[in-house]
Amino acid sequence: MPAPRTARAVARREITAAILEAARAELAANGAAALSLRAVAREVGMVSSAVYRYFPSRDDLLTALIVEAYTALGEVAERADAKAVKGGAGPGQRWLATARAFRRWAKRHPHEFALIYGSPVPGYAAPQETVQQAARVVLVLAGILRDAAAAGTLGALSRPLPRPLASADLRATAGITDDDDPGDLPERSLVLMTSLLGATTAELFGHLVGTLSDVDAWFDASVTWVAGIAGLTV
Amino acid sequence: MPAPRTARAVARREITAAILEAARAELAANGAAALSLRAVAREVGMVSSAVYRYFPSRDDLLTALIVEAYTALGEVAERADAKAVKGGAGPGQRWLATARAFRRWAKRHPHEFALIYGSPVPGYAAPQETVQQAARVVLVLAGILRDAAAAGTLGALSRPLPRPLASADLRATAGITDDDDPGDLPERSLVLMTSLLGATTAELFGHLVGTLSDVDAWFDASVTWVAGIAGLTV
DNA sequence: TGTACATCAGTGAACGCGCGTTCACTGATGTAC
DNA sequence: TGTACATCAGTGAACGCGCGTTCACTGATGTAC
Repeated sequence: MPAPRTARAVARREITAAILEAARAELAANGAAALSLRAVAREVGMVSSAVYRYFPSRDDLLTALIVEAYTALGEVAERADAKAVKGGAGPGQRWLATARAFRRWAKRHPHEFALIYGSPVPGYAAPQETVQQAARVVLVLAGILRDAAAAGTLGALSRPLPRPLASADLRATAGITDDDDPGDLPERSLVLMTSLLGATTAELFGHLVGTLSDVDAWFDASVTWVAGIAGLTV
Repeated sequence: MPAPRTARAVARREITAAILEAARAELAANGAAALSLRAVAREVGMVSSAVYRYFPSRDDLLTALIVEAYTALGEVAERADAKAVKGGAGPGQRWLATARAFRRWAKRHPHEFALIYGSPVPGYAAPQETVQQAARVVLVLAGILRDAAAAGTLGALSRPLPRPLASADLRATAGITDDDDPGDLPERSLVLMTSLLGATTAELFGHLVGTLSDVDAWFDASVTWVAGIAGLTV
């Protein structure tokens, strides 16, 4: 993003940011369903039609928020893993740290989480733009498994895969080569990802209400158990 | 439900059923967000205000659909498990059969699935009425684990729980007694449940698009791996 | 069996609301000469 | 440095839409005597 020179460009950047911030606030307060262009415009203090100078439609505004949410969560996961690595943690501890950070972010941003991992918004098709950011969390998990494999500490599966199931696309994106792959790293990454998603979704969407006396401890236990199926030792 | 005697009572039953069916169709076609009393009334062929003779508000109609969805899914899970039992399947196979049935139902009823396991509807609080039906699936899973424990085939956990985390409520509902419980059956049941939920959610909400060449096979592998962490052998 | 009254189902109009989006406009900012 | 024109941001009014819910009403069904 080149530094804006003219007054107009400066204003455009600032107002775009103000609109996004208002939208973020609206989303955090009332959820995606209640997010309307008019409400955002009201909060920014401009007339609703003026927003169209910045976002061509409500869907584009929504897309921007989705990308923001994926980006924020991706960064959180990457930072948590990097910090664990810096602290000398092994793959199992890295997975635990990443999973905890994922959950923490989700609990702090429930509406953002629901926006990206909840029910698809009807009539809304995620543009390619979001896919790249959406992949970041699972790439962190794949990286952990890759490192474990490279270090030779990755356990065998209770039952091996009959054949590779991941698309070439995923293997390439995850940077998995024949060298460090026992043949099922992408599949293991996805199991970690979906288990993490399931535990977090269940908690946030209210499916654990009344079932557990200590959700924190259960989450940790769950993540630890799940580590085992991917061959990680916590 | 006593047999209706008067013409009025007969009509009331039939029309209530017709409204629910129209609502179900509307939900299946366009999702919960698009489900409006007026649309339902239109489909049934009556004026919108007439629906108020049957459901006091839109939320009550929504609640009825939620209960229906939980009930349908609960029945599907129970039937799948019962059928596996009848076929002489052990706990591991019963879990696999139940998980597959869960996924199949979800894929056939994506909007119903999203209604109960997707983003919470803002401003809507699930009444007690739904809770009982909602518990059925996890109770099936708990039952499988209970039988495995009773048969002595339940494996030990890679890492035991530090202390029980389930509420007394859950233990009681799941019919788990000190006899057949190694001390962590409810917690294991919830891990099965959330993993299953995560895999299904990820697939249905589009988070696996482009990552797998064969989602069916991956789901089976995932479920099989997850079985191991709960101590089941598939 | 017949009559008088009470209950209920469905109608049609209306209320007030908020939404996304368009459009002609005014005035400020930027640019080319 | 100054002028003439082009670009852009924001305004305010309007369009058409669908929503949940209320209300007074008509006519049919049910019930008590």
